[in-house]
Amino acid sequence: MIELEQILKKNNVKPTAMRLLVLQFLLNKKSAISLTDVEDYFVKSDRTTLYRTLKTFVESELAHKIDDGTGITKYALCEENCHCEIETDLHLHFHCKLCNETSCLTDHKIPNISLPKNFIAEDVNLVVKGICNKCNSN
Amino acid sequence: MIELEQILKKNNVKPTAMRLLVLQFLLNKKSAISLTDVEDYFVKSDRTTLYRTLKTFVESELAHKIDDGTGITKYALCEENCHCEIETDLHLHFHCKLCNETSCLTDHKIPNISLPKNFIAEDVNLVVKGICNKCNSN
DNA sequence: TAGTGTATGCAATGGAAGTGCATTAATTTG
DNA sequence: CAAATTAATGCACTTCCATTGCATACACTA
Repeated sequence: MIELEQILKKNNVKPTAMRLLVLQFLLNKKSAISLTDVEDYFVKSDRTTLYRTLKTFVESELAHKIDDGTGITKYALCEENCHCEIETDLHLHFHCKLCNETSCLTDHKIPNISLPKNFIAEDVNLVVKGICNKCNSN
Repeated sequence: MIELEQILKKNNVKPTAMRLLVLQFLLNKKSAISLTDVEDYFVKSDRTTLYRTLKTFVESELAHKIDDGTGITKYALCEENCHCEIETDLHLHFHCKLCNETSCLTDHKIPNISLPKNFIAEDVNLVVKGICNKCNSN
């Protein structure tokens, strides 16, 4: 529990009850989660609060936003010391068409991308869709 | 004009007036366009018809859908003989934060991606965000 | 020409993201 | 410690886009 507080404080986020709970929830999830996922879990809480909690996490580089192409924004905790830098931190995301889960393949960093002259890259999003290992083995 | 018809017929799409016009519009655009873009251009036409026209184009592999992370679906014509295959056809998309335009970098195919064991890739989406060459030179 | 299938237009729905404002909690300051 | 300021939460509401249902119009075929 105290660890959770440390994580928040380290990123300059005040450890409110709600934030601790959401952080815990995120930590327990292996795959990326949507606002609705969080909402369904914390039935008593207000959607807006959860929305803003996630937003806060993203802004303080505790979590990152994932656009997996489903149209529903997903969130996942960043790795330790992540600053969402293109070269070092960004990894690819995998969306499984069967189980509908989106996961971070943190070991698979975004390959180096060469752009045409005068283009400046500030952010890269790489999503692979298909069938994940779990669904494939069934 | 006749060429437009040929394009449609080649992909088994009946060349209605609306479709010819939308196809023309797409041909003239260098960057990807949204449904709203088309709607704004063809003021007299109904949004649904345009929506379905684009949908038809995508289904018949005449155009591809682009999720550039803005939350607004974009469309762009496929290249000649494109079948949206991962290895050969998929290219990266660039979204400029300044001019807000999304463009196909068709010369930049998606780099080969190695996935963990038992993962099957069926589709890949690679979007780079930043500043495009036009905006960068101003 | 009648009939069938496809395309179009209108209306309405649904889902998600986001905002404004009032209320409550927490923190700072006199 | 109390007052005052700031931040977090909860509720209501708005906006925007994607999508669907159904009725009408058009086009092609027998």
